[in-house]
Amino acid sequence: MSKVNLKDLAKALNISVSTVSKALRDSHEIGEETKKKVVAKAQIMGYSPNPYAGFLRNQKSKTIAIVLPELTNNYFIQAISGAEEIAHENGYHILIYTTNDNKNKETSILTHLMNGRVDGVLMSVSSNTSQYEHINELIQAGIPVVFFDRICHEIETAKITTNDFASGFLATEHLIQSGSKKIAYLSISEHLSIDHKRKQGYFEALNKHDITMDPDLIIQCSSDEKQNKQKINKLLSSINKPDGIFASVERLALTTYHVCKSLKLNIPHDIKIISFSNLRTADLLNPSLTTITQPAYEIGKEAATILFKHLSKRKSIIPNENIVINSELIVRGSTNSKIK
Amino acid sequence: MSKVNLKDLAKALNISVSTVSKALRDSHEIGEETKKKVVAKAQIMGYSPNPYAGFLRNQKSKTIAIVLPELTNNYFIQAISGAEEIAHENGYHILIYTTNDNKNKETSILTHLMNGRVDGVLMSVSSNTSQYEHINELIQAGIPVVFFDRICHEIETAKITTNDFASGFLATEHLIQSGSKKIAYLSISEHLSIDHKRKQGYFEALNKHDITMDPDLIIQCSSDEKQNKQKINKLLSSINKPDGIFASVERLALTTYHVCKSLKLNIPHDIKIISFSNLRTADLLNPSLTTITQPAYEIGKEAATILFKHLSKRKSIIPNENIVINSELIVRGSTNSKIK
DNA sequence: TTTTTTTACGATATCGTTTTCGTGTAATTT
DNA sequence: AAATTACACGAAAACGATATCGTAAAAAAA
Repeated sequence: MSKVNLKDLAKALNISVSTVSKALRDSHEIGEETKKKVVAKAQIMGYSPNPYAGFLRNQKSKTIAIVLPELTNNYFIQAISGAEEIAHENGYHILIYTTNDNKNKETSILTHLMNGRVDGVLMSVSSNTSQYEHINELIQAGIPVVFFDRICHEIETAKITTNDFASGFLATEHLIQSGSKKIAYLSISEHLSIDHKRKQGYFEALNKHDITMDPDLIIQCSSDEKQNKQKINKLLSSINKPDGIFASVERLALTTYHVCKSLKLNIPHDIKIISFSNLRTADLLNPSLTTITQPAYEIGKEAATILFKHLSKRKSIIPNENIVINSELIVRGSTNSKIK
Repeated sequence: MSKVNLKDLAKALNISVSTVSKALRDSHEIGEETKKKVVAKAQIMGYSPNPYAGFLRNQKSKTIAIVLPELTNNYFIQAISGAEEIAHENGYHILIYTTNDNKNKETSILTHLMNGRVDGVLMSVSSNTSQYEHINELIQAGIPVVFFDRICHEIETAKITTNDFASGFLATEHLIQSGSKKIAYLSISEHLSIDHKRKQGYFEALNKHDITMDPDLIIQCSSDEKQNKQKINKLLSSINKPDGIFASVERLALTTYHVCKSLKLNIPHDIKIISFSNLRTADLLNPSLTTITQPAYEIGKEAATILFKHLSKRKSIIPNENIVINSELIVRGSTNSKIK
């Protein structure tokens, strides 16, 4: 039932392997009747080409890798879904790798990808990555990389992000207009461009509204949720606690919710919260969470589209390009007491 | 920088390709000094074996596929994460495919996998799949399949599930003990074994507590969320509306929350809700959601472990085996008014 | 010394395709 | 009729790594 190859087909038809191959690829140098015969026989015998033989021959695997810090993240999952749709349309396959936000694992993964296993890579860098030699090596090995979300400015290629600065500004201004005077910023990583931009937007909004920036209100979080919880708990337990929180990522907003619950702080009365988030249940939370929601699905689609466009051109170098797809502010109960 | 192969290495070292190959694989028939030289040179020249050449030769790709109905599903994502961890440990790579709960797409994907692109498959069948010829063909083509969650009894292989019947029973009994008299069951698909078992558990609990089963309270839902919403809305708008809801999957519980919100039904006062769910924010919902939570991560790990165990034995046939990892009932506010 | 065994390596077929290059026959042109 | 062109197909060389042989030289056994 299995493993019928070109040779078997050729033998069954009493013609040569090359003719069979060409017939199946609809080559002009094969007669019409022969093609019909071959295709029919292939159908009957259940022929399916061995992909690896073709990859070896063509040096193209019709496979890309998506490299991400983690999977249990709504944003990334939606982005993968978007990329998967485009990949399927273009006949590409997707390999998934997670770095666990660990630079060593990231480096190890990229090293394994250098040998031609994939034609290209879609990636979001890990948050503790500040040197990019491993990514450059991959690109120099001829594997194009497209960044999305957690991009890497230092590398010349296509990068898909949302309008992080403007969204950070908007989020902060929304808190201010909702009555917050002391606004804390929960940073996910000082190495990440998106974090930096969101924070710059936060600074700019404070500036516009003549609020002095207080360094104690910039909380450096990490991928260690226990530590984050302690830091946020300390922040919200202090006498000078903020009355507004801008979480740079969803995870930190949820931790803040938990801390508020345990400290019996009322959201939004005691403290207002806004967060970058793609949580499907944002409107079902208690209270519902005001979010800056990224078009994650579209971002994934766009990243994949750009990659495939260049792959089809056999251009292994993707020119630098910054593509921005805007996020949306969705006001809900965590910043507005009139909304449940 | 790129594409240095065995031939290049051999030329640089003035020895034969086969010696280089054996030296790198630490064969006993190569002298120690030669090995050192080869390994050193390989390091310097940045040699990395072309994976596809090896795959072609060995007919093993060190790659598996995970085939799922959808990605935007907390259970599946956790299962993938678990499988990914095990895959990484064993040096396997993971291809991801989604069927969109569509049998045609599922068949198409499996057909593409028959040609040896992967060594094995981990899958959860789509909910409208009632014939399994496409899966059998895959297995007969020598590609072992391990099911998890949405399994397929008709096929002889390993299957990882949770204790669906007992959990369905427990969930229903919990609703009864919380005071519900009229309990509706939201079914995700009549074709799925897990749904059937959960429903049987529901029946059994009703039976034990002498509650007559009412067919109008069994709501057949699908992957069409709009229709589901209408059905649930109709159910909860009727005069004879239930005072308890058992959702077989998370998605249906969330839809019920939305409907309750729009109908201004108070949970848990007017109606209690319990659901199979792996939602990270279950305890932050309004009210927090009582769940039957599956050990999804462990289920993914177990499924991958079993698959790799058989792959390493070069046994393409996996004997029938039912592995059950128990779920946990986590009581929260949607069935208990004392919990927020 | 002769024979056997071990050691360390090289030549080569193979995995299943694709593709370049021939080549014989038929069709067309001169 | 001779020369050219088109057509339809086959032979064979890649792609890169692996594994089965075979074989020199060295070591051990006779």
